[in-house]
Amino acid sequence: MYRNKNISAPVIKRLPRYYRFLGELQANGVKRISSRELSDKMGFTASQIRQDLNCFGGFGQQGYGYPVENLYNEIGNILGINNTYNAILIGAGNLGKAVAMHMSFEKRGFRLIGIFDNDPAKIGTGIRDIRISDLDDLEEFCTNNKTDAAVFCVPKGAVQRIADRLYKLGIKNFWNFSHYDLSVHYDDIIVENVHLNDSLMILCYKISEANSILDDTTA
Amino acid sequence: MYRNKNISAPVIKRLPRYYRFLGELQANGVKRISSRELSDKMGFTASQIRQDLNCFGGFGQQGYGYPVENLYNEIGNILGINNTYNAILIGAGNLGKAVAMHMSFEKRGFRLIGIFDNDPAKIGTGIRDIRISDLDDLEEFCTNNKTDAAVFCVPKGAVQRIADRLYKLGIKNFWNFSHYDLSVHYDDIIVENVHLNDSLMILCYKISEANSILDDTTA
DNA sequence: TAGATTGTTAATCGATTAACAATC
DNA sequence: TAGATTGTTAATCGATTAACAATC
Repeated sequence: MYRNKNISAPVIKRLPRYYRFLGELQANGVKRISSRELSDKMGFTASQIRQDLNCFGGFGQQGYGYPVENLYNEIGNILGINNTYNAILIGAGNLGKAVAMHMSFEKRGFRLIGIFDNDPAKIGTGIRDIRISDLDDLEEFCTNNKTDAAVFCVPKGAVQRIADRLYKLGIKNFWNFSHYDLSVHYDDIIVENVHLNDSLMILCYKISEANSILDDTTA
Repeated sequence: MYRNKNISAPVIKRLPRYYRFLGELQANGVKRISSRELSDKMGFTASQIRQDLNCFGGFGQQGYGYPVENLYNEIGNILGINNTYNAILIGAGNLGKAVAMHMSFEKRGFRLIGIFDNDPAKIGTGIRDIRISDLDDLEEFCTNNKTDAAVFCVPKGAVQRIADRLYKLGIKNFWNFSHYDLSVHYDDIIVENVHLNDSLMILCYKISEANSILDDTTA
């Protein structure tokens, strides 16, 4: 119903933020909120909030505002968090472990059903209640277990070969923590990247920029 | 020299990607590259690449292209990765541990000089060669050790109080992995957010959207 | 020189903001 | 009803793309 228009990327990126703030409001017992109030809390303009929400239909009511619970649930539906996409994690190193332990996949439309590594010391051990399997068993596992998405927590050099294997298995949705640019190599896949190195460098830039502005002032 | 113009956020976000690709080219012994070739590799338009690079001055040469090594180094300088900003990590849970173990802070303009947690079982143990300190000793540590930035790997509820303490200590640069919106609460701070939950939800949206388009086709 | 490719201006495209009529 | 606030159109702003003169 609300998917008929093509929603632009900037709007989509803001949706989780709306979801987060509305969830908080609901937890605090707030029943309704105006775009103006939400603007104050979130730092988006009221106009943008109204535009954004209207991409998906008229959730609000003139003179009243938006019903918090309803809007919260609707945005959850739009994001698709009521799905249960089966995901596997590739790489049980520090980062992979942290992702497996730390993320509530179930609250975000996913279920983690398998973890793979090629380190014999890790294979057979478990994270949470999930056994770490041999990467060699990837094909067998994915054939026997419907697998919708893969999470990449392996070094850059290992990605391409594994991605090829997954692609052959028909798995084309990726949450990519590696620094390998999947989308450059396949064009009918869905990728969401988490480039931690890039993020840290951007912080470095921002700090350096702020300092250099200060330097200019004193010069 | 190259900081006199105000560089727009979209350009800054692309810089680490340029840096990554140019580093690879250099590693492969490539000496020069045209915006056209870079466009093919990176997926940006050649026009955009020329515009971006020109924000910082004329690195290229007509009829020749861009010298890879020089451009790589220059973008590194622009990003500020030759700095050594002292960073502390707040929170030594799964995510904090992974960030401490996994990230090459030194290659990105930072040095990790301290880790803090309030869990007695963790205090005194170490990650890499860094001792985990009691969160209570934060003020003492930061007074004795110049601290430029803090990495937040603690649950949402714990952030505000710690952020206040850091702010009082004059620490206003944050790499924020928590779901607490720092920038809403302080306006003279620098924050780079890594919202993993948001990222996972966006992947969920993309998958759901792709599926619903398929559904529409069959309907 | 001729060919190639940048630097840079102009044109287009898209996203954000402003304004206001519709309406609860 | 009057006040408030949405839904939505129009205006502005900014980013991307196209084009081409400058120049190596």
